[in-house]
Amino acid sequence: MAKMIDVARLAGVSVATVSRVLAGSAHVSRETREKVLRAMADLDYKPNLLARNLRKMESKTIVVVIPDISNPFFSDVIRGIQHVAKEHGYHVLLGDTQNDVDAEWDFIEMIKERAADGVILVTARTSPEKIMEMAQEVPLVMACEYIQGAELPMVTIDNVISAKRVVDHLAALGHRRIGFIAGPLHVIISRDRLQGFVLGLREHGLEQDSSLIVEGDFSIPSGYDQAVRLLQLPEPPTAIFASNDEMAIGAVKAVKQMGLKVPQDVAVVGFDDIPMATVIEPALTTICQPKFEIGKKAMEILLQLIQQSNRSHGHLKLPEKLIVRDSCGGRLKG
Amino acid sequence: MAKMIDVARLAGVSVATVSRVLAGSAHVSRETREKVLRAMADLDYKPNLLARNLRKMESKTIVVVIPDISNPFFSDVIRGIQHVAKEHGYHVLLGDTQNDVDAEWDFIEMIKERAADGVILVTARTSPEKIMEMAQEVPLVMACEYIQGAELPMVTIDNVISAKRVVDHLAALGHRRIGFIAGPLHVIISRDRLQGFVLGLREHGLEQDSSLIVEGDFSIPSGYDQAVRLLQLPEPPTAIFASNDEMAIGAVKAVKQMGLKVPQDVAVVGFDDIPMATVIEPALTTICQPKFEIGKKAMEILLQLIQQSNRSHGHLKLPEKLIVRDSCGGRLKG
DNA sequence: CTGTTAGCGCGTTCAG
DNA sequence: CTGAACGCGCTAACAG
Repeated sequence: MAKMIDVARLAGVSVATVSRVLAGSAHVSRETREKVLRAMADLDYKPNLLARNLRKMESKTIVVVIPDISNPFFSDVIRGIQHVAKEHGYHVLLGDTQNDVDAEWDFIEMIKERAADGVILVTARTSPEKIMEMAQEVPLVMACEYIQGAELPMVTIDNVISAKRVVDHLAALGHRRIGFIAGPLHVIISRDRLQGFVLGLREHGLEQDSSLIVEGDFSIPSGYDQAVRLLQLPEPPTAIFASNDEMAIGAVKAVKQMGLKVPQDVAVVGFDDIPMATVIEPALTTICQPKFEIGKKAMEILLQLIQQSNRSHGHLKLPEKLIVRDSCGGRLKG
Repeated sequence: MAKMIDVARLAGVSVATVSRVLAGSAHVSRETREKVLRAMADLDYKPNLLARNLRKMESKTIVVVIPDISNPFFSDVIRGIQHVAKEHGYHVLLGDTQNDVDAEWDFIEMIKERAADGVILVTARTSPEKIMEMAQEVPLVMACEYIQGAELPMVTIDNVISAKRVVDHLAALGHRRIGFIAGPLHVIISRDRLQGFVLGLREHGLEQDSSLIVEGDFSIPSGYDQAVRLLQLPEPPTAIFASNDEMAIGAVKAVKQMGLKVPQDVAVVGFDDIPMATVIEPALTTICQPKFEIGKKAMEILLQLIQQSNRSHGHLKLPEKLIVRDSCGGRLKG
């Protein structure tokens, strides 16, 4: 493996000059540059990034911490991150925590070991205090998840408004008794979606029956189980709003299993718009998060943080979209 | 950020000693070690991996090259890789090519720049010759995909046998006219599956009608389109075997759309066993690749390659499983 | 425009 | 068991 000094010798110049053409510096004559370029080609020279990184004290790598790589929701976010990372010569290290809090922290600490220049958190099981403290010291951006009132850069949608929009839609279709399957309520975005739901009920003058609000864990089975609970109520809802698509899919299964039809007997709405939402029958009406955009934006902000171009960053909320498909049908009769 | 010399000074020892306790060397008195450990804790010392990597001329990072991170098939493979990578202190860099051949090559070249110690190829659009040549020079393992007759480590299932098993199953259910939706035939595993299909037909004395074999591109829409072609045949098949689950899902949609029922009128079988296979109705009968195991095994072999413990590695074939669900029903009547 | 030189922080000889 | 000193390959001052 040829190194810089080999190139320098072959080209009859100093290592500094080789380094300069590598960096694309203007202070090299065309003639010299070509000599060097030829020598590099002859020797099939590739710069040793290990050495460069040490010298520049950067890794040109960022780590994106996600709770579970199997979850299709995250792939688009990662793609967005990757898109701008690549443009700027950064590599993306995968920080799949498998829902392990300690692993999450390990990845964040990689920055202190200089194994990464920055981190994007797409999960945040670690204590908010620790994260906020860490954010003071290293370039850190949160995406999809956020911390209430924190002073660090966060890119999400407005989960309250989004959930409220679903209720608007359902109310417009004539639904007056709507069941809600919340996500785990220790997660802030779950609470936000619940809040948006309640807000919507209130605004449309719909009844607020606490037995219509149940809590799942974002999994298909939990959606199924909680939907069954709702449907077995003495006065079951005519629509079920699940806090994510997986639970909505479980809910659809439950409805069908009980001999009812979606959307004729029970409308179902999800949240997130994962690929499966279009595969299930009927195709799911849901809220589409701009996942790719969130990733892009998060990475752009991280880049600014790394380059110390310290613009003040706070909570950035990107617009979501309500995707109307078949799972809540037309206007309710009667 | 404290460095080694700071720890050394505080502990009243030399940097060499600090380095030794860091490496867990036995040649340090318990007393000294404790002094050093305490100093490290006091200073919140974290070794600078950039420096260590340069010194040891390794990055402790491997890159896994995948064609598209959005494809759910790959997440389990990655999880398997990650599982053993983590055990051995390696980081996993995501090499998402977005189906771009040049990007594939860029990631492989990272090894020459010492930005990665090895590479696992879960895609191989680049020319086989280039890959084989590269494999001579750097630690490289292929997973899921492979190169015919190559001398490099490859971990896959036996696609021929697997496809044949599907035909066995279908034949046992009484199907005699089976349609086959191949993957893109420039990909070797697509050809293998086709070969297994033909093999199965022959073994069971089923008719080989070339109009029953069509080619898709592994996408849902292509599965839909090709299934329509099959079903519009003068003598349509009673079963459709798609070369992956996405195409099978498309096929199921096509069958339903034409007013037919799965599996009563047309049985459908997929390949891969992605999560969606259980969500669609009816749940898909399919071949389950041991994705996690493939990833694990590939990473284990890569580790051996990196550590130069050069055992001879060739094509390793892991056992697949036929998962019988609802999409091909019971024995065909008549 | 080009060359010389000094580290980046660590691991690893070699002495003692 | 411990310390001194060198160098991994490169970039960035500084000098010319």
